Parts: sequence; C-alpha cells; structure tokens
Amino acid sequence: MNLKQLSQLLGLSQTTVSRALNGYPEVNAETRQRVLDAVRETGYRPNRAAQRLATGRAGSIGLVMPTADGIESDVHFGEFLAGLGDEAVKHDFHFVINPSHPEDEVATCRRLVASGNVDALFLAYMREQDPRIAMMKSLKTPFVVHGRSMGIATDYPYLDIDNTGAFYDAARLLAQLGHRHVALINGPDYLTFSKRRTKGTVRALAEHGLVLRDECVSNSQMTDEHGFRAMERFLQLEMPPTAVLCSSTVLALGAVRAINQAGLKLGSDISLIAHDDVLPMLKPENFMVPLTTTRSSLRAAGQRIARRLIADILQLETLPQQELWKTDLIVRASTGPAPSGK
Amino acid sequence: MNLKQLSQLLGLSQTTVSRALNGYPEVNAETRQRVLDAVRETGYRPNRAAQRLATGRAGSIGLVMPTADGIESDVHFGEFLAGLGDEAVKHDFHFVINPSHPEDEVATCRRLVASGNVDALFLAYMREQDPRIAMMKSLKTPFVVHGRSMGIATDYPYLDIDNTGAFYDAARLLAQLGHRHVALINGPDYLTFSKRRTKGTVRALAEHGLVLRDECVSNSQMTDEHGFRAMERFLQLEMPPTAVLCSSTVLALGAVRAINQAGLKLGSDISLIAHDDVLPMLKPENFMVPLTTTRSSLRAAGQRIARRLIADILQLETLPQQELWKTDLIVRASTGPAPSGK
DNA sequence: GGATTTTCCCAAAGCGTTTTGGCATCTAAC
DNA sequence: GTTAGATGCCAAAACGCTTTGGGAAAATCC
Repeated sequence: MNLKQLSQLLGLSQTTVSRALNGYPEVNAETRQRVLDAVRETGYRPNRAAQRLATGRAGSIGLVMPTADGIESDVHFGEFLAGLGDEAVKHDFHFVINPSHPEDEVATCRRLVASGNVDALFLAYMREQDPRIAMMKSLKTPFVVHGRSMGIATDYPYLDIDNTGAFYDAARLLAQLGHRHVALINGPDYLTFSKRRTKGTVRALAEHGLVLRDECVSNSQMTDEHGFRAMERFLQLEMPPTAVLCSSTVLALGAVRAINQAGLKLGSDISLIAHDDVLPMLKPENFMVPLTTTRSSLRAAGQRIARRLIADILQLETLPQQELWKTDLIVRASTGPAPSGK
Repeated sequence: MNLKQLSQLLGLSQTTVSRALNGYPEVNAETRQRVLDAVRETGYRPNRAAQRLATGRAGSIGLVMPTADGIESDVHFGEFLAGLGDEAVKHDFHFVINPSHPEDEVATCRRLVASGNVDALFLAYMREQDPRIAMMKSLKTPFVVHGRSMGIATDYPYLDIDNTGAFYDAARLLAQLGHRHVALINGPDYLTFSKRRTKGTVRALAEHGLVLRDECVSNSQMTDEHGFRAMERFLQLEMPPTAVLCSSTVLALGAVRAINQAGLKLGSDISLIAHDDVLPMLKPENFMVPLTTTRSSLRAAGQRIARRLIADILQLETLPQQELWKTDLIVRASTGPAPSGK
C-alpha cells in the first residue's frame, strides 16, 4: 500500500493525501479525517526511504560504535544508549548504529553522513586533537560531542561533565582526610576523560604538597578484572596507597575485591572514591561498604544529547551548544581518615 | 556530488557509472577504472536513501530496544549488540534501533518493517505466546528470534540456548552434592528464558525427590541490587537454602555480597551456580570465590544472528533456521557438598 | 454585482539511485 | 561479404514520497 494507491482509493490526489498526513493547513478538516480513517484501516505507512529522498531528512541519529575483536563491549555504552532512546522515542526518531574499527572512525563518520542516512551525528570516545571534530565542522550535518577533545579549539557543540573538577574534589577530600599516598584506577589513557581525571587528581594533590606517583596510576578498559588487577598491584608496592580513586563503579568492584582479599577494611584501612555513572546494575550504595562517589548520570547525558540533536534538526528550540555538567560528590562509608602511622 | 554530476564529469551516462560501481560485467575494464579513480578523487558516495528506494534493499538490520522510565538499561543488551556489530561491520551493514515502550513492541516492529528502513528484523525478550512472531511470519521480511516463545508452534527462525538444560544440569549437580534446599534468583517472570530455567531446575530437583519452594524463587530484572535483596530474603527464611542458582553473574554479584554479609562461606556454607553470558566486565573466575557457571557467550550469539540475517538478505549461504545451543557447566569453587546437619 | 480574497484541491516536477530495453560498433563465423 | 553474436554504452522509466505553482469554486468585501 503506497501513497498512490491510497489516494486512488480515496479519490484524492497524492498531494492532498500527503498534506493531510503531514498536518498542512490547506486541507479540509473533513477530508483530513477521511484520510486518517483510511490510513488506520489500510495500515498505510509512508516509505521512509522515499520520504527521506524527498525531504532530505531521515528521522535518525547516527552513531559509530567502536568494535573489534579485542575490544570489549562497554557497559557504559548501553546505558548511554538507553538515555538517547528515552528522548528519541518521543519524536519518533531512531538510531543508525554503524559499527567500526576504532582506527577507522573518521572514515566511518564521513561515510555515515554522506550516505544521507542520518540527520545528525553523535560523537563519543573523544581523543586528544580528535580529527573527527574538524571533519564534522566542515560538513553541515549537526553533531554533538559527548565529552571534549583536547589541544584544539573548543568551538564545537559538546556536552561534557567536569571530569577535572570531579576528580579534583575527590582527591582534595582524600588529602583533607590526611591521606598522603593516593592511587588512581583510570580508563584508557588515550581518551580525554581519563586525562582530565588524572589532571584533576594531580592538581588537588599538589595543593596539599602531594604527588601522584607513576606506579600508583593504572589505565585500562573499565572492567571488573582490570580494577582487581590494578588494586592488587598497588597493594604490593613498597609504599602502598591508603586511598584510591576509580573511574567507574565497575572498576571499583574489582578494586574492592582486591582490598577484601588482602584483608584490609574499606573505609578505615583504605579509602576509595569511585566515579558513578549511575549504572542501574551496579549501585555504589549497595556495596558491602557503600562507596563514596562523584556522580553524574550517563543516562541523563544521553537524554540531553538526543534532545539537543533533535531540537537542532527539527528547529524546535534553541539549546545551549556547550554544556559542562558539574558532578556531585557524595560521601558514604568507603572514605575515612588515613590510618595513623602511615 | 551525486551520480549525475559524476557521470557528467566523466562524460559517461549514469547507467554506465552505476554499473561500473556495482560490478556489472558489461562495462569496459578501462572505463571502470576511470570511474573508480573519479570516485576516489571526488569522494562520491551513493545516497543510501535513493539506493534503497531503487533497490528495495537498505543494508540494515532493525531491532527494537525496550525503553521506558522505569526500565533499566540492560548490560546484556550492550554485549549482544557488540556481537551483532562484529559481524555486521564485515558486510557494511548497520543497525536501525527503534526505541519503544515494551507494551508497544508489536506496533513498533510493524512500523519499522513498513517504513522500508530495514531488510531484516531481530527479535528478543521473548514472552509466552509472543504476538510478534505471528506478525512477522505474515510479512515477508526475514527475521531471527533470539530465544524462543512458548505455547505456540516453533516453526520460526530462532537461535536459543538450552536454558532448560543448563539449569537442569546445574540443579542436578547441586542435588548430587547433597543439597536439599535450593533457591533460584531468576530474571523477569514474563520472559520465556526465565520460565525455562525454572522448569529445568524443578525437573532436576524432582528427579532427586526435591522441590523448589515458592519462597525460594525470585523473579526480577537482572541487577546487582535485586540479587542482593533476593539472597538476603532467602537467608532469613526459617529453612534457608544451602544452594542457589542465579540467572546472571550480575545477580550473583549481589547474592554473593548478601552471603558474605551474613558471614557465610561461599562454597562450603552455601553453594552458588550462576549463568554466565561471558560479560567482559564481570568474569565469574574473578570473584573472590570463583563461581561455578553454566556458560554461553552472548556476544557469540549476536555474531551468529547477524550472520544468519545477512546471509538471508544477501542470499549468501544457507544456514540452519533453528539453533539450540548447549551450555557448558563449568565447576569452580563456589559449589561444594551440602553442609552436614542441614 | 463585480472584484478580491480565501479555501481546498490538483498536476507535475523533483529527490538520486537502479534497471529495462535498445542501439551502435566490433569481432567471429559461414 | 554478409550474418550472428559479443561488447560497451545510453536514454528513459521506475521507486514513493514532498513540494511548487497554479486554479476552480466559494466566501468576503466594497
């Protein structure tokens, strides 16, 4: 059932039917109702490809999903996607997800846009001087970056959380509690959010005359296993840290296990602060010893980005092009004063 | 840059350029090379919407993502998606993800197909007598179901794991170890995989003259928190179980925490077997006490389904339409003989 | 009552591909 | 030396929608 058949059925022109469906004013209310009824009855759905070809709009947001044999799926990606979905469903948008080898992201983005399959692009997993930004700026397709790059002008639309500030706050708290040796279990070192978190940590420690030792830093994918390994390694140091920062509750999961295994008590022998993306599957307040966290909802970020993208495409409202969200520092039982004598 | 412009640039007809690009034989090798060179130089990309309209093929696989305010993002969804991606990227396919309220799935599926935006559909989160199956069978669009429905003929294409068998094996092992009181922390009760797992458990216990008591069963979303709560509840029973089955390592995470908190020793005071979807973020062998599991890779399932779908669309190879994967029962330290005197 | 606007609808021209049906030219065959 | 078949190319017709540029009838105005 296509528009032609439908219009013949109704004894109307394609034009009128199309207008009736798309809410144009120049069509009689009664006629419109007839059309709407016929649609309901026949189950007619406009062919999106044709619609897209005619309007140039696709009703979809593109994203590139990094994938490769070695690359593990990211819990955080799913949570973010759920946020995007919440908002997209309200406007009948969908996503076009293009898997890509991480090395090939620029080309994949370009291809995705050129294909005409998407109205806007969402960019994430930002790196230093990320080439995707310049590429996207040279096109006219709207885009929003989740996170920020580094070392290039920040004159592009983004939504980021204040990673530097979050870890500055967290590290400062630890320093104030008397901790002299702090460790950091961070995300992959090539991603900018990791770099910023390191920076915030270093800055806060420096203000208290402390340093973040190289052997007290771990960079890895954010899985339970990596958290465990890193913590295990830290605890075997000659001068082990008395406090540790984790870039994710998933990392914290492993870290806490290593701490327990070593027979240490979380919150007294050793303190821990994790960044909490508010993953429903893993709540910091439900750990055996509830975790002190820097909190910022990943799902909310997804919702917001979808909203901005859609507003941009549909010209609905003018939203700020650059947003930097502060994080909350929520103190729970996993932090305490540094053990004396250390 | 479109086909028309490109062909004018080359002094050829659109037909010839199109044929050259799509590998048709009736074009001179030299001409083809000229076209290919021009494409490289101009960065021409065919407009997918137009291509779609002309061919009827879209190069994409559709999936409906359940989303709603109360619904939490599912770790398992992300992992599965990664699997799909692995395979899709090889054939330059992408996904069209349509978020939908769970109540509205049938309509969303139908709309997604009717939109002409996808060549095939992937169905998951199967329920009893799931109406989506009949709906899809009435259309000509290829589809594969991940899981199986219940109470209707199984004459549709699916890939499922042997949930009944997995939990039968696991429960039997527990019974053989002398456990008389077994509990089950399962997924949502309206999903068929949960039902099958319950069935397998009940059957194995029955063969040893045991029953699965109602108060020893929990159905919920598979998050850490629900695992914790369920286990906590079980341990407060007058006659607490000495062994527990978990439908996911995520649930097991919470359950183990509750066990520790109660001062019980996993593997001696209480035994636990979890189903392991091989989530990279949470490996059973890395738990403090490594978990005995029934294992089946979710990512592998995603890869396989993508492969089947693509093969179907492109008519590449004939793959079996119905697959039931056995799971591995891997014994680790979290299972042991039932404590005596109970 | 004629002029002007408003209301409602239509035919036809795109949008950028693929595909159909032909038409030359060149080669091989009798 | 004509004929039959390849070979290599093209013009034009889809595909299913939106949008442009009217145009007839009805309503409104002086």
